[in-house]
Amino acid sequence: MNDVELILPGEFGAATRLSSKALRLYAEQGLLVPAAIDPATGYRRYHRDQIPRGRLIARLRVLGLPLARIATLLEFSPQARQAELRAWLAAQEAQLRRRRELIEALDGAAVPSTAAPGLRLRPPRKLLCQERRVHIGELDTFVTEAQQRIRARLQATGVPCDGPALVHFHGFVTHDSDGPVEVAVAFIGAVEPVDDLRVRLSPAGTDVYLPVAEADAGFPDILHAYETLEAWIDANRLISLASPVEIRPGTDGALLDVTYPISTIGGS
Amino acid sequence: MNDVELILPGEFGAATRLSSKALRLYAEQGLLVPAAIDPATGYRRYHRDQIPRGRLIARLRVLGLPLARIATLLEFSPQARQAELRAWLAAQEAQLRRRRELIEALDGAAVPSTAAPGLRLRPPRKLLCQERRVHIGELDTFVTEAQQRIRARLQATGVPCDGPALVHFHGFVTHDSDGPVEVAVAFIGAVEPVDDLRVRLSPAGTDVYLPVAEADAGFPDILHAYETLEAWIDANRLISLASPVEIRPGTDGALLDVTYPISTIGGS
DNA sequence: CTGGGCCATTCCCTTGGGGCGAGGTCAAAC
DNA sequence: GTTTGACCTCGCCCCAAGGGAATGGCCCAG
Repeated sequence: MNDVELILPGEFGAATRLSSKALRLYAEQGLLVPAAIDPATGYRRYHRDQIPRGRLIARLRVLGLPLARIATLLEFSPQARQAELRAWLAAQEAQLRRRRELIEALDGAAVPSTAAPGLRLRPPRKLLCQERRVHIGELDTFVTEAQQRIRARLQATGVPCDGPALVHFHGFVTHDSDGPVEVAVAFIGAVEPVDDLRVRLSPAGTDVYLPVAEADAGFPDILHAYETLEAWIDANRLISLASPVEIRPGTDGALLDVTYPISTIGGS
Repeated sequence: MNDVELILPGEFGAATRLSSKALRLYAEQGLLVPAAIDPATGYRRYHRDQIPRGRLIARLRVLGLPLARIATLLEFSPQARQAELRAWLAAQEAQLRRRRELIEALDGAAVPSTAAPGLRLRPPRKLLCQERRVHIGELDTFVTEAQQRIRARLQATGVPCDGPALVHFHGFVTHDSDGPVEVAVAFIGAVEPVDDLRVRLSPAGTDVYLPVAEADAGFPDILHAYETLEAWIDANRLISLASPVEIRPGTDGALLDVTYPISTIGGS
């Protein structure tokens, strides 16, 4: 009576609320392998005992989990699985909070920007830098530690190391996307690169800068500063040449200046 | 100096944080059409004034909005746009709440099911039915109104119409997926179908049923009842032949019975 | 005049299936 | 024995929102 226990995809799908197309996919991915496949006809037959597994997969799919994640979750005990799902849910909630912040910061019309952007010349400099891709959670510690390493290296070389720290955001750093971030300190003299500290030149140019007080420097408030700066650049028909740099400390006692290098030839 | 104002995708992308691939896509979709396209080379040139629009698109994409939605949002005023986004965010939050409920209901081990499932015979009947795809928000009103229409029709035909109402869930009805739902009342005699009310036969068979008290009949608590019933069917090695039916009122004063038609031949 | 940096087009890849068409299987009905 | 209808298979094309690679054109500077 072995055959009695084996059912076709239609019936199995009715019991698990999975389409036969989905079942085929799960079979290919190894998520839910039919108990038997007729070698002559290719008919897939599922064992009745596989129904709970199929049903669980269907529930997890309803949650929006990708199949790869489901595959690992299926190996867990029910308790561990639920714990994982709760953690995943917490991450989803965090993402939603970030989205709310981004929406509120979207058309920052009522932003009392404490200071107006200004233009200033940037001299050519040599920088000692460290670059890494970081998520926003690691950003603060990375900036702090990289700065310490850089200043220590400068000090060890006998070069003054009291200049401001430059944090160069080559890519977007948000909660869900890491970006290459470069921490640098300008110096005068000769320093050999070591380990992951490298030396590069920063050409002369013009920067737009906006001081940001400590109260406005957190995430996502800092986005208002970027928005103000970008709007100002646009309004003055300037071109931002590269990604922004945060300079710590900023002017006039500000915690930092947000700056963009701009082109002075295109705007005239 | 017209050319000075027109920039290539690389520079435009640097200003808006959009890849040139994304820019091409948006141009095709009409979201962000270049100010000029060189007919000889195909080079796309953007006007500097398009940067704010591009930047807005980038921000909305970060939120995860589909391009079609962004296209409509772009037509709105900033205030209306933000209002739309807040509404969208509220919907996201509601979805997350539903997910939390589904996760908590996932391995419902500690469910104090008030009653145990039972088996009963279902006689062959004629049903007057109305079927429609509904989302869960419309479910209650649809069931109420369809029941009223059906009973009114039966009464108009001079046929007793005091039998229980059957709510047949052909597909899953959750917050995010509508499903075909059929409301039916059994009758004896002859009734002509009218409008969207149709007559069909329900064959005899065996049902598994589980009475659900009013306190457990809400969403998502009702899922526990389904889970209990499905687990019981599995444990007894039965086959559920079709989708579940809720019968109102249920047995022993319950608000409703959740029932599944099952096969009596496969399980023996 | 040549190299390097942009730019264009085209094709294939991703996730999780839905939809369609051609054709094979199976069981019951005629 | 045959036909019918339900079910099954496989295979191809489709969705969003691009990423990546290959190939070839454009343009500027040395």
